[in-house]
Amino acid sequence: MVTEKSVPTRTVTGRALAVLDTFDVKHRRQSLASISRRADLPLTTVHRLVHELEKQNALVRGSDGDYEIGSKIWRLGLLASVHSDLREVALPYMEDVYQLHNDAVQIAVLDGLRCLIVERIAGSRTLEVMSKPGSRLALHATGVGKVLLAHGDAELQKAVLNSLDRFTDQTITDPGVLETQLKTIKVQGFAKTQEELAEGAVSIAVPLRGKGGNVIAALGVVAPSDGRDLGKLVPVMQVTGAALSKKLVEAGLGDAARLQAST
Amino acid sequence: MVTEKSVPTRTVTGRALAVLDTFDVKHRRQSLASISRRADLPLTTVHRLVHELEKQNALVRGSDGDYEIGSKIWRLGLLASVHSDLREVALPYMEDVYQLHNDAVQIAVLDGLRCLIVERIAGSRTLEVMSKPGSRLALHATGVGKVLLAHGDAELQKAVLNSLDRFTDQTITDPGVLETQLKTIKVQGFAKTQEELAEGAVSIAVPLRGKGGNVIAALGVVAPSDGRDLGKLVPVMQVTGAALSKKLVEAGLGDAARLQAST
DNA sequence: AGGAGCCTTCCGGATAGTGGAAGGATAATT
DNA sequence: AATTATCCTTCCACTATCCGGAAGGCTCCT
Repeated sequence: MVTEKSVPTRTVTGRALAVLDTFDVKHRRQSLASISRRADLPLTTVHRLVHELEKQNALVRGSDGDYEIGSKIWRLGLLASVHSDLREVALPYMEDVYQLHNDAVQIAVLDGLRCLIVERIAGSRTLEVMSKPGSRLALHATGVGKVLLAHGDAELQKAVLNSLDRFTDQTITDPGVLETQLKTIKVQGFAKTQEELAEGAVSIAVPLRGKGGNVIAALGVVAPSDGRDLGKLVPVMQVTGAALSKKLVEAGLGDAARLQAST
Repeated sequence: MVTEKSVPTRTVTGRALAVLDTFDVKHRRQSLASISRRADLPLTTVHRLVHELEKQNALVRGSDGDYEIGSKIWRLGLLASVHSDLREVALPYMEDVYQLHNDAVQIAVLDGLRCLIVERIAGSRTLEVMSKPGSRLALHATGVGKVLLAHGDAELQKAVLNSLDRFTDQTITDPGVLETQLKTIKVQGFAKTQEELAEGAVSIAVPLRGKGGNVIAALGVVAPSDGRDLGKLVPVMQVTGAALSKKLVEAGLGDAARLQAST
């Protein structure tokens, strides 16, 4: 099933995860009351859950009373495939691309109706702060997102095409336009965006394939739109993408299921 | 309370975390049955929990049926203080130390009765594979561990002193000897080990202090015991440690509670 | 002093979790 | 081909565990 909002879970585990889910990059530390509001759960319930989580070190409480993600979650996170397989294999290749023009390089996987930035390399003069590792960006307005979407299944495409948020005046919000673009992307083997997520940023992205040729991730560059023709980078990106894909298969990382998130 | 083994939790949240806790670097992917055995929970119970966790993307199931930590946990983990504060601030300093002699450099925090390796830099010719980020090593046999222990509270010291595992024939297993060593460490401001965790490895470590001078982490070098005198590094380490400590306070990371794990 | 936030503890009620038993699906033995 | 050994899944009646309103105690405002 492809749903964005998680239905108000009736299970304890679900509630506990809902509590954790209230934490994001804009809410790294929160008060009990804040968690309660954001998770839409009664204060008392959150109180109980949070304490349990704290006892197990899934959350930590700072001396000011605010809560934060704890070391247990961090430790566990390092074991995820996105981190220890994909990230580690891909980093050297990303470095190579970065060396070319010092453009920001990023790698992303599908995560529900978003694309999840797994890693990125960026110089000091980098424009967008949006794409940190762990960020989840819109599929239809990013290069890596379009690649993933183009190779996604019909159900996913349908879900995304029906809710095309606008970010800039270049953002594609017409389902028809996007759909034909996706077809082209699939045939040509790369995607590009032109200031569709943020003013002044353009990007190129190519697919990364796992076992059996399934697209499991996407590799992209993001550069300032200063007139330079990013199109020249397409061949490089495609070669790099292919080489990296090969390496990923060798590393036994052909399994899209481990990287993606179909919730 | 300072306990190592978690009591067989009676709460659902506890059980769910117990399931997650069966994953470690040696068990990154597991079958349902394996989880059940390692968590010491009935298969049926695990089955239910695991499915719930999978639905929320805390776990992923590969096409071979094995489970693995999912992207949600990874994403949340990046928000932890150990990662986004400590690690990020410390890395440049660690680089500096590494440049000196290409010795492995590591940074660690207290985690229960162990020290948790937060980050390390290591060259290709590095000896020990034991200390990856996320590893938890013994407090009494590592440089960083001794520093943390020396500055730990009485309760912690007592608990550790009562169970000194042996790793090599140099490992200190006599509580009395260790105790006096800890006092010295606290006074002199650095710790060293000589093949106490692994043959052929020596180390030096210094404390990192947060707000109010509390020791919140430790910075260490590990080198092969090839006759070179690591002692010469002590002043450098102390200066680096002090500079980094200052930076940590500036970065608003004075709060030991957020980094440590007092379970 | 009063108000508005927070966080915490308490407790009876019932919901959601429990785990044994049984069935099915492979894969490795004989 | 039959047997044994794994593993995974579904079912269901019981009750342990979670639920969340209410009440009280903080602290920081105005």
